[in-house]
Amino acid sequence: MKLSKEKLQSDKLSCLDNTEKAEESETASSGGKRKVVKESSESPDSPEFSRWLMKSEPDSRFENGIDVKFGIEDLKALPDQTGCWDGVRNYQARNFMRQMKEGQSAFFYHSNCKEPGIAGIMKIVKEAYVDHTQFDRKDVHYDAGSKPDNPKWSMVDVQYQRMLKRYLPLSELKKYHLQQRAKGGPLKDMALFTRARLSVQPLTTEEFDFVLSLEDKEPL
DNA sequence: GCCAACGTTGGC
DNA sequence: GCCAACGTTGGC
Repeated sequence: MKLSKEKLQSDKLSCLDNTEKAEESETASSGGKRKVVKESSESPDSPEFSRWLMKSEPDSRFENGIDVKFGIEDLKALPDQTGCWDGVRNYQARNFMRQMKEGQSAFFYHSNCKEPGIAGIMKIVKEAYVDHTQFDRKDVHYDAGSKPDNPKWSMVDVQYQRMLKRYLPLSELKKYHLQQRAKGGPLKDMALFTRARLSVQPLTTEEFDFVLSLEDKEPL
């Protein structure tokens, strides 16, 4: 996953988005089937999430000669501390992004680094629209199978809010998760552990608030 | 529509 | 660098 600065300008052009297209969604994870369904994201009674966790890599890593590094400091450094979350190429992650509403909060999670964990908080400032990198042959996340008249991939814009008072390592969150999986507690079903490889995940408000409360506690 | 092979993610 | 977990692909 990566965000990038160059993308911001083109955002303005894409205001006449594809609200219609964003309404259709391929089925989440059903093994390659690409069914196109008329939307209501999932099942009509699927829980509505309002908090999120989004993963990105803070360290340099080269994919096809391109550095995919994008940590919270990189987001903070962008104009208006705002960037687009492009490059998501997983249907479940994409569908969660399509459920995001302006103003909602998301944790910025640092993955694939020395100490993975939650670094800070950001806010959704623009709801899902076409991820233009899917059409860019030069881009790491170019998708030859996606056509401009029926784009497959979406992204949202996010704005930096703040760092957590202290970095919350995955290892610590995991201790709480294991503890609470046994005895009960807000993190017992946290997607970070039950859906380990998903790069955009929903959190219940209970999960979100509990994680947030940890920044005022001593490391476990 | 099943499922084995394959590829990727990402913690360790 | 290894490899487990798991999503995706494609043959049947």
